Formats: sequence, structure tokens, C-alpha cells
Amino acid sequence: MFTSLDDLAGPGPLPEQDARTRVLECAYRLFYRHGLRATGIDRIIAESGVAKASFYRHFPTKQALVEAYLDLRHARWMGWLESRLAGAPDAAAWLAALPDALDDWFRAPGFRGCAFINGHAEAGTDAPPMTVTHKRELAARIEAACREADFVRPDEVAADLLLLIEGAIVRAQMEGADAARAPLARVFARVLAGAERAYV
Amino acid sequence: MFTSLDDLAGPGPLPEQDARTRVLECAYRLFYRHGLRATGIDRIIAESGVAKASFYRHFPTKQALVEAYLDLRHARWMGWLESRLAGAPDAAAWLAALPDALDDWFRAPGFRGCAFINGHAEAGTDAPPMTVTHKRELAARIEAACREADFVRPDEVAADLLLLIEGAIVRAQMEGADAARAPLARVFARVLAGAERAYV
DNA sequence: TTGAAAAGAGACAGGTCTGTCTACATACTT
DNA sequence: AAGTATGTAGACAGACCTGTCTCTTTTCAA
Repeated sequence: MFTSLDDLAGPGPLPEQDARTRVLECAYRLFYRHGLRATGIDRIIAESGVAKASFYRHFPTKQALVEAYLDLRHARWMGWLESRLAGAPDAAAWLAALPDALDDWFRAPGFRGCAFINGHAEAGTDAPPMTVTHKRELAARIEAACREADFVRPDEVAADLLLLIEGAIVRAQMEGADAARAPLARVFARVLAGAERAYV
Repeated sequence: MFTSLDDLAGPGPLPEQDARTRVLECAYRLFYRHGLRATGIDRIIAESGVAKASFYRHFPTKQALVEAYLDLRHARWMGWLESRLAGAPDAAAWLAALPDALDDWFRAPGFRGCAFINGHAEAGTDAPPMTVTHKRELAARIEAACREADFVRPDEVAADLLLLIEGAIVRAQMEGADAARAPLARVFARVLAGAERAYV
């Protein structure tokens, strides 16, 4: 599955894979690194070593490729998060380990923020729905952990934590991982400590 | 000065002003609404009713116009913040009023996130320095308030609050003002309440 | 072995992008 | 009155953009 930060960055030299995979992996790398608009179809075709007709056979429009990229990114990112936190003994530990996991991500080579925040910022109201869906699924995952940890108001705690995560991503993107680490850890711990738990 | 959210949105129908002003106001509106790359020079020229030669007389490149736009946005945004919070009796009240002020901004018509976050997300490493500078000046302003409020570690509190603000902006941009309001208010208050104060 | 699907190579169209250029009009200043 | 600033109007270049098309080759399964 998609478990390492290398997977998040995508494969390096592409072996002999079918045209669709090569295009998608190339788009995955270029879209994240340079942005959606800044990355032209011609460049993806050139760097993936695929014929133009082959490209348009698999992706009828650039928009379709962008959506496939976001879908893949979502699957890999959520997969990475789950595997990164798989060692947590319970939901409370899972939540408490989130800041360190995010810090790993922020320090990964090529980190350039959240693909969904960036995509939404770039495309605005025309942004693909996945930009929002990704955040909702992350919120749902965190809320499930909060519920499992017997928080009285898991939705509120999850909303608070998601706000912290978004802020940390932006801070890390603009000022580096060091600028995000300590504030995220401090406030995250404070929110978790202040969350009421039902001792059933 | 630039004190209202209308100023943040820019003027409406442009009166008889010089070409440079018309271009800059038009770019201000289009760059924020549609993004930097999505807004072409030709469109700015057409909508500002200016000759192409006049445009290039005042702004030698598009990059120069982008930088002028970010400078203006920075001045207006900081001006709006100061005037919005001018009624606060002291630094502690100034800080406590921040979430409500931001909520006003999130609910303003045409709100589409932070121009500097969006610009940085779009341009990446080639982003104009002002995208980062704006955040540093905001952090410095908040830190000054924290110091004036006699917080023991004003830099840490300011970093925590800035992270919350960034997160709230992103949440409001992607899910609307309602998604950001309660979490921002809750965690903001918690951070302020937990900040040690030196009672000198 | 034959036929279909997939892939490669690349020309082409029509549009948009930034930026330059010419030609002319207006206004202000010295 | 002459010269300089600024303005309008619009053609033009050269690059890049998405997407279509034709023709050939490879692959693979019935």
C-alpha cells in the first residue's frame, strides 16, 4: 500500500509501466511541485515519454487528469497517515501522535504544503470537489478517533484539531517545519488535555 | 485610510483616475478573485480601460504588477485590522477581539482566503517575498500585543495564535465562515487563558 | 493468424499568453 | 512655442496552451 513518505512523493525513475500509469505518476509529481496551472499537458507528455494520443485516450481533458491526481493523492496521503500511526495502542495515543507524524511530513523532501489547500487556492470556486472532500474525510477520521477516545464532544474536538492541522501545514509551507512544530505541539496538547472525557 | 472591508474589496466603479491606479485596482480585484496565473494581462488591460503601452509604462512586467498588488493588499489588510480593533481598551482586549474581527472578514462578500497564502500556494518557491513578509509583520504585530499584555513568552503565544489564524483562514475558505468560527474562538480563548502573565 | 486495442510520433488548429512596436492625441512645463 | 509626460488604439511577434487528427507500429488474445 502507500505507507512511506517516498510513496507520497511518488516513484522515482519509472520502470516499464503502461502509459496511463506513467502519465499519472508524472502529473502527480509535477502538479504537486509546480501547481496545476503552471504544469502544462505538453510537459507531462514530454516527461512521461508518452504519445499525445495515448494521453488523451486515458484522460479526455486536463481536468480529468487533475481529478485523477487528487484522487491518488488523497488515497496515498490517508494511507500514509494510517500506516504512520498504526503503532498507536489506542485512539488517545493515535491523536496524541498526530503532531509528530505531521512534523515528519513537513520535513519530507519536496514538501510544498497540502495539495488540496493549494489546489483549492489556485482554482477557487472551480476547484475539484476532492479538494474539500479530502478535508472532510480527514475530519471524519479524526472525529472517529475522538469518539473512540470517549471525548464528550468528538465533533468539536475534531474541528479544533483540524483547524490546528491546517494552520500548521500553512506555517510549515511558508516558513518551514521548525515554525510549525512547537506551536502545533503546544496547542494540540492543550486541546487534547482540555477535552472532556466520559469515563464509561 | 483603508479601514473598511469595502476597501479590502477595492473600489467599485472606477472614476476618472490615472492609468496606473485603474490598472492596479483592476488587478487587485482580479488577482484576488481568480488568482495570479488565471488573470492575464490582456484582461486587466481590457477591464481597466487602459492602453497596452500605458500599462507597460507603469509596470514593466506582470511580476511587477503582482508585487504592487501584494504590497497594496498588505497595506490595506493591516490597515483594516488596526481600524477594526482600534476600539480595544488594551492589548489583552485587542487580542481577545481578534477572532471576531477575523470572522467579519470571513463573512465579507467575495472572501476567498488570504491573498498571501493563495499566492504562495500558487507560485511556490518563486512566490514574491511579500507573501512571507506579510505573515511576519502580522506575527510581529501580534507578538507586540502579547508583550504589551505582559505575557511571559510573547513569541510563543504569538506563534500559537498565528497558527490558529492560518488554520481558520483555510477552514473558512474551504468550508465557509461557520466552519471556522467556533473552533477558532474556542482554541483562541484557550491559548490566551493558558498564557502566563507577569503581574509586574 | 487475424483482428482489435493500445501505443508511438508528430503535424496541426485555434486560442491565449506576455511583451514590443508604431502612430497619434493630449496636457503640462519650461 | 517647444518639448516632455502621459495617454489611446491596435498591430504584431513568438511562445505556450489544450485538444484533434493521421499514420504507423506493437501487443495480445481469440
